[in-house]
Amino acid sequence: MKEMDCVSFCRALGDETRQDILQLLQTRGEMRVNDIVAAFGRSSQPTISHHLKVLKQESLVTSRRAGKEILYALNQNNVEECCGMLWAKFAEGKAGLSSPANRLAEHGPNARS
Amino acid sequence: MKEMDCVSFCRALGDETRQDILQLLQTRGEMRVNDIVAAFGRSSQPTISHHLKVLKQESLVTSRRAGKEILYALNQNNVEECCGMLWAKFAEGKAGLSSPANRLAEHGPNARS
DNA sequence: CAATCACATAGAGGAATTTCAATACGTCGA
DNA sequence: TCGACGTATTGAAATTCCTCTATGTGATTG
Repeated sequence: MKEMDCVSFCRALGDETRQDILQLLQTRGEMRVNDIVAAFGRSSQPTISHHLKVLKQESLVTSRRAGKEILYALNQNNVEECCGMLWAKFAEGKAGLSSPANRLAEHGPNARS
Repeated sequence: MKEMDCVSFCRALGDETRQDILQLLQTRGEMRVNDIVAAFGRSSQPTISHHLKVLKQESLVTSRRAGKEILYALNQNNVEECCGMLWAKFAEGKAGLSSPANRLAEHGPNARS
């Protein structure tokens, strides 16, 4: 399961196409490479394949062979763990002012806008 | 307050020196540029200045003039908001399996290891 | 005002990244 | 086994990024 590194995680997310791939896999579930390519239309198959490789190196996606095809899926657990790592690194500075849970409520994902 | 973009936020964090600067500012609070340079020892002053510019463009740090010096500080609110944005984008996929709050408890910042 | 201090900006070299066309590899069906 | 299909890899061009030295800018001091 690859050692986790905030920097390389962010680097992997620092590309629009890769973020779009992750989001696509999140909403559609397991997908074939060609279907991902088709869903974008803007990038060649080798380009998508390269991005998938980067994402896989960070364990953000998984892949399995199914006959001729290879199916990619979001590695939800690891994605969430990495996001949590980021949060832990940069958002738990002023402990005592508010608990992490409180800060999540204030600025986090389920904050009431 | 700059429009927020997951990709450029991650790109800003996709560099070790920049992550180190943020962490330094988090633990030490407001700092002069030269003190940041000194704290690293490994990077030139213009290099640090460049990274600070990148971080400021993403509103991850603030700066104010104090005489000859310029003081940089972590923009805690925005950092947390961006982390929350990331979480919201990639960690709230399978709604229904567990609530966002539950997933935070399972994999999030304050998860028991 | 001149010198100095603290920092920003300009410019350049080199490394890394993104992307594509071409090609190689692995699998299945005939 | 041969051809076709789906995907990975290679190699190269274009762009972006990181870092440095050199220099510019703004503020203080003498």
